[in-house]
Amino acid sequence: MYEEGKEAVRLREKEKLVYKRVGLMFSRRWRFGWDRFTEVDIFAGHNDTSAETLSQAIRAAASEEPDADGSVLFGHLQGTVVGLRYYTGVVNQGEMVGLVRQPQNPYDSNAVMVANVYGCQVGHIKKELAAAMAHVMDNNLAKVEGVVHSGTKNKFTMPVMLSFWGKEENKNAVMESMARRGYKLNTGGMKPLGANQTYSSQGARAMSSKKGVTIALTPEELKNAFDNLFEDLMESKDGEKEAAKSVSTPLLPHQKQALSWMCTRENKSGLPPFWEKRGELYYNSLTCFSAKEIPERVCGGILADDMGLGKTLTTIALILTNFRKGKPLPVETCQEEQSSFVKMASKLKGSSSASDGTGTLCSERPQGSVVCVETPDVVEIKDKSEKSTSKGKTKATKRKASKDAPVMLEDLDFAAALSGSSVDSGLKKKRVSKTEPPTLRADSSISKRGEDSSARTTLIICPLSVLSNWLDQFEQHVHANVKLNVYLYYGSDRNRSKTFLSSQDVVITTYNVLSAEFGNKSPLHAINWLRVVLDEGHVIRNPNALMSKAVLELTAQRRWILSGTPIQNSVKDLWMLLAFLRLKPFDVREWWNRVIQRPVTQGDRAGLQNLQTLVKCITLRRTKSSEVDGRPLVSLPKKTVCVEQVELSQPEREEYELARNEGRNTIGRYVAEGTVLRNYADVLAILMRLRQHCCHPDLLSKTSLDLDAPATPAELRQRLIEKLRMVLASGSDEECSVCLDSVRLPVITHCAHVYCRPCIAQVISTQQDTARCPLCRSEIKISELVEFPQEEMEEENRRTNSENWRTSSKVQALMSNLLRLEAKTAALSVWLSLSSHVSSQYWRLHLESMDSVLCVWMGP
DNA sequence: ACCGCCGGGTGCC
DNA sequence: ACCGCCGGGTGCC
Repeated sequence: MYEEGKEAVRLREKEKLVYKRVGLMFSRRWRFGWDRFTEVDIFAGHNDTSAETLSQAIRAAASEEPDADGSVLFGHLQGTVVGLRYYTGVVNQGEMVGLVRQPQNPYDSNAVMVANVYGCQVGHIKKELAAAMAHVMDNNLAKVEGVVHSGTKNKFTMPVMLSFWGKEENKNAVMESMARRGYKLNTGGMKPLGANQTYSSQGARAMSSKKGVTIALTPEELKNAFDNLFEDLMESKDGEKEAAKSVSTPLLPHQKQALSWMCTRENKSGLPPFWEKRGELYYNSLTCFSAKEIPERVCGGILADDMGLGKTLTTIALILTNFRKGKPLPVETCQEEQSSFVKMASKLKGSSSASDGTGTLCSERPQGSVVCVETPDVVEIKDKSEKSTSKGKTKATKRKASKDAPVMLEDLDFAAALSGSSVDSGLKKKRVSKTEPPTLRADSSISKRGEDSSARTTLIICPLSVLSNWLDQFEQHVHANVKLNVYLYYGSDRNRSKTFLSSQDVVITTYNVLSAEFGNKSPLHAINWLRVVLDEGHVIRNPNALMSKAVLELTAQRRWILSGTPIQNSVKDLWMLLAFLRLKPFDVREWWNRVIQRPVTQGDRAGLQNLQTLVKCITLRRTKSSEVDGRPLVSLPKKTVCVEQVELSQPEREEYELARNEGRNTIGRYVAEGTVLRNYADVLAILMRLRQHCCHPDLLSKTSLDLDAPATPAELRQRLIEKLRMVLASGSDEECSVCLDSVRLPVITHCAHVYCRPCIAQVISTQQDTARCPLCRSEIKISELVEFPQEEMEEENRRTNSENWRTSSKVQALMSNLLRLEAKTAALSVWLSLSSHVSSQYWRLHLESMDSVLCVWMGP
């Protein structure tokens, strides 16, 4: 690669030096990606790996920086990039460059590195200027961005137009600091030379950012634009695709469309948004970056359909239909040992607590909401239906296999509940194997394990609350005689073997498990997944959360985000999604901020247009009111509302009257004081309590409603305990906002937010002296966390034990109606069996037809 | 870099 | 000459 001779040796020595310095820098400052930064990479010159590592490092650095929101432009400065000859990074006319401080540079601790969009180093800022910039950058007074307008072909140095952005209050400090070192920022209206016409040009935007060339959107328009960002995508995406035969549920037309779209997104080789081919090069029209290699395309996207449209089913269909090269997952070519539906799954929290957690449920009658049965050996549950719709060959193989395995017939109701179907669906045969399943399939490409072509597994990550739903849906929508290896990666005895996991068809886990594994020899991060699916993907919108980092570090060929609400608050939420999808170059925060977020928040039309284009390319969204070819997407049966008057029983009536008098007195007091309006929230609370009384008296505690401010610490404590009890009992808010799992060891903060004790303790210890509540930013202390008192806990348990459980008139009326309906409609029975899995601790019924939302704590 | 800078060689014209 | 001048070596931070 290099010529022989003195010059070559000298260059090589220099490069080694550079490598050592860069290495030093990375090893000290950045944790991620270091392992891939090897000597080989840097000597490979244009090698992708070094660039990617740099890119990751820049990304890591950028993510530590505060958001670009609210930044104002301080001014411009013409600077010089030097040392071009030592680096491989090249830039185009008008291209954006990144400026990264290198405090560890042994030659100059003020060094400022210049890198292009892909993170390839272009050069350094000349040292005198770097010294001035270092002060500003290190003290976070300003963020400096650069655009190269000319001299891109230069051998040694090139000019760069720098712009300084930061908080208004830092402006003077920055101007003075730069002036002290002899640099005067240009705040005038002179348009820099060579500025691009698009918004992407730093110079052009800088000039027009306040009020100038572009007509900014009004806040109102901006808000509408956000609201419509996803709504405008509903134009029909062409084509329908039939699901593979292994999918037992027929897809609705809109689901076939979604499947078709998803397959296309996974298989097509087109260029990502804003990339175009220019001669031999690929060119990004927003950043002006170009590359020889075809830009890595995004295999995947965001499925943002409204809830209820079948995102889960469509995803299951995708897994079975689009394996490699557009072919279905090879499930029908059975070999002996792997016939039948193999499923390793066990132990959601509820089941383990209900049955003391051992994995040997097969020998006893299952209790609680056990989703699946695990045995140390092998169990078979009989097929739903003896009449096989699949080929005889499959059936025969399957039979043969089942001879070898111990067979166990399970409780009929239980089996039916598992499948989500009604009782009369018959016996189920299930085969669960604890041994490593054979890895070789009929598909020959699997032989080269470790290469891309060997990836076979889809990893599904979801919140705990929908975990069981995925298992149910797999069982429900996949033909019973199809062998599909679905492994639930959850619970303390989960199989962490890489070989085992990567031989599955599907691995399901939770965000919580994923973060827990992250940085801890995580097998999930060591596997090259065929596909990673983030269910309820909007939960990863905070890029600082460990969970988000864990998700970003997964290796996969295809990536999907399922979410009914992809944007929760602002454009900011989108970044995490794009970063997960690896939509270059926006997966690096800086480019996202520069090209999309800041322009959009400043009301720039072109920026918004770019954002819309971006989102449109990767998202499919339909709502229930969407239409396909003039027909509604889904046709639901008409809703019928039946009002049934239910008489309270005598004891219920007495309790109700008690509460009513109490409430009336309180409100009467407010009226007398003339403070009703000021206390209207309390009035509503009283009314709510009365409605709860009507549903079930146990929804309320025996303690009376005391609306005055707590006078003593003891009173505050009692109040908090009461609130904690309400939260736990209501079932509406049992998730811990830190881990997103069901709350374990619940504690309540003085600001009345409920978390798992370990979770919030962790938060407090990392924030040290001034810890703040993740939900409301109030100051919190370990010593002020309030637990549910043990005796009350026992009291609660006693109250909800089956012997002590009391019903209520309304619950009785509801139950009799439900049972009556269940006999009539299969759909309802499905719903019932699903909701029994919704939560391990509480059975929640949300029925609009009742006076208010009725939350019944029924216990296990 | 068709520069600037450094430092060694050199020294009337 | 403790200078000037010349020309080769050299060159990011």
